[in-house]
Amino acid sequence: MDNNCYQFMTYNITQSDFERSFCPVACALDELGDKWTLLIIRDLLLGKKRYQEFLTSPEHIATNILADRLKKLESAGFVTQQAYQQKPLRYQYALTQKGKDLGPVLQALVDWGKIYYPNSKVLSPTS
Amino acid sequence: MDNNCYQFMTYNITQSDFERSFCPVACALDELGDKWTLLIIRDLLLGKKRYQEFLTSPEHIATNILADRLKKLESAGFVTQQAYQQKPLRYQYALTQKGKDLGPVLQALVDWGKIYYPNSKVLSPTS
DNA sequence: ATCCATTACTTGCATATTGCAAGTAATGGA
DNA sequence: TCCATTACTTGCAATATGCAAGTAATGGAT
Repeated sequence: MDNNCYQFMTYNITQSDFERSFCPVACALDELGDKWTLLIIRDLLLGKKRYQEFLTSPEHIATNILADRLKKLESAGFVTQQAYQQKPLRYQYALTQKGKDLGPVLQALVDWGKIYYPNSKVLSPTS
Repeated sequence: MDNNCYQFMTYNITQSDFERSFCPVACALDELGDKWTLLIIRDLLLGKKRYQEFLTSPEHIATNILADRLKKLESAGFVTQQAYQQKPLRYQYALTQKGKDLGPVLQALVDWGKIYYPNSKVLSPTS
């Protein structure tokens, strides 16, 4: 990454900067490709912010997986942590622009899912 | 599933018919939520049909994973197998309508990825 | 006829990820 | 003092992944 040749605002990219390939689909799946991450993004898009709120979603994510994913989502720049109280220090989570911009992807998936899982129901902010 | 009460063209659904929840996003991720499945769909949308063609994609999927995913994609109704020769019997794969209809989802993901992985490159049918 | 290549997988095994349950730290309220 | 709440962490068994090698059925070249 830092190979001592100044190129302001850019740098030489190598294959290793991308996990598997330069394809945007592969890049996206390196960060989002599992059973849980996009469900957390869905919840955030629906307005959920706190740990307990994510736990109450109908898929019942395990607490260790939730903690792991929130950490990874933060370090990948999809969410930010913000303290909502001191004593005890407590954080809530919010989507960055990168995270918010997944809205159309989720919407396309929902549009597709409503056709192929006709008995599925789109979640509202309260479910 | 079959509980002896006739309801032509429909049946009583229960939570267990859906892996984790009734949400179309969760239903979709139950079938597509991993690092490889959508890359195979991408390849099929680009026109790839045969085992060796999938193996030459730049992400270098392992052969056992590819065999497993093709099997799962077939049993989930995303692809069909069709013999392209006898002696030895050899199959190629094609997307069903369910699979083809993921095109807009992939496109939304690519549109997003081109913004957030600006050095990524969209694959052409030959790459 | 023998050898090598190709295609489409399967198998074995070490490592990584997941799911489930339980535990922890720091508080607030009855 | 005791119980509840919030946001996690830890332990561990089960499952999935990655890598290398092996297999079966053929075709083509020497």
